[in-house]
Amino acid sequence: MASYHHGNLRETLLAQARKQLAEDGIDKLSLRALARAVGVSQTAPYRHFPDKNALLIALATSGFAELRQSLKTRAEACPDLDAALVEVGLAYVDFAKAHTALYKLMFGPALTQKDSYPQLHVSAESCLEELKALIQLKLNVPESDETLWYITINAAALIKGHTSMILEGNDNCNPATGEEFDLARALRIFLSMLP
Amino acid sequence: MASYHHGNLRETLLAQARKQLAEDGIDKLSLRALARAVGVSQTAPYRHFPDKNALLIALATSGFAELRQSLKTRAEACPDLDAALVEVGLAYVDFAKAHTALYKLMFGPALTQKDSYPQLHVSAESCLEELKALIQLKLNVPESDETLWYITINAAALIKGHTSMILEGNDNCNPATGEEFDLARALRIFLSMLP
DNA sequence: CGTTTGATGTTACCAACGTCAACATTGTTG
DNA sequence: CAACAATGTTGACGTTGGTAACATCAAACG
Repeated sequence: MASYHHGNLRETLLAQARKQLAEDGIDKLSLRALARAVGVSQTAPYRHFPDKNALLIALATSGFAELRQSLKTRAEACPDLDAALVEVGLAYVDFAKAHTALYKLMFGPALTQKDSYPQLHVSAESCLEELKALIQLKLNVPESDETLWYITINAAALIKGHTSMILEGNDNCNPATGEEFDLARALRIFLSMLP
Repeated sequence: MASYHHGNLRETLLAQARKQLAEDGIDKLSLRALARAVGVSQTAPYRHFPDKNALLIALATSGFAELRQSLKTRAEACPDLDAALVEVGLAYVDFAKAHTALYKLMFGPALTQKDSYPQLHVSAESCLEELKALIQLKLNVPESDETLWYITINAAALIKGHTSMILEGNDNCNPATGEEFDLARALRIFLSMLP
């Protein structure tokens, strides 16, 4: 007994989008396919999102929130600061591997006019803040310290770079053992250099 | 006096594609628009590329060749090894900033079935080889050395990570001075840690 | 309790795109 | 010169993002 009004189409669409994103990649993620899967007319999504990009933005924003939450909880489960810092890097990579399509959406060029969505920027930045907070504790400096941001950026770059190479399948494996290279090891060396 | 046959449509298409990619971004890069700009029918490109993806692959492949060439020449102009290694990082970032859309095409999800184009993989890998060769000279180890590849991967990750953050406009600027963070500085520190 | 109104969903439609099949034109080669 | 392969054109199909006009419902208000 389908009622004319869906009830919470917006959330349903986002959930289905996540599903299709994970299953079939971003190419197959069309508003029409989404509407079809949810059992609603082709143009119904436009009552909840001004255009496709807005839907993707919402998806990415929630992705950043999830990422931040994952970084936070995994860092908090660590016995000490150094372990937490390493763990943040591993959690980041794990997120990218577990939700590859979403990760690429979050950082890739599928989103346009990001500047028009300040909430997206805030969500993204909050992930960096998570890392920055840990490094601040490690360095024991005020938040305005000049090198704090610099070190944060470099740590983030190292993590993001490794993530990129892993996702690109860029032979980031030990040619001898075939194992994926140890980001944890690199991060520990990075930490050992901090004052 | 337009002759029926274009002559070298393939090259013209690629050149025009580069142009439109730089000017209007990848969204506006359609086969039809390309054909229109070149003054040829909509389906003419299919005589030279089996599908759009193949055109993009060719574009990306030439992009990797250019990138490699740039890394090489700029490194060779350096007085010593350390300077060359830093320069490679800067050249990489410069390429990404100068040809942003192309760079995103090369590494982004616009390309599909990369595995079906071994030439693309070779081109991409040759860029890494450029970096690896320098690091090998620096370390003075045989090419099969276990840590050589590890260090190369980490250097590449650092460079790629910085590039990502720059392209994302990720506040990778000194909050005090407003200047972009110094990748060169990070690379010099990286180098100072090598044995 | 009936009406009005705003939110939500539907139908019909448009332009653009990637792609294919069938056909036209050309340069080359036997 | 004739046959052929390469190249370019025409026309069409199905899909997509998006708009406009209309339909339906629920809640606010008299």
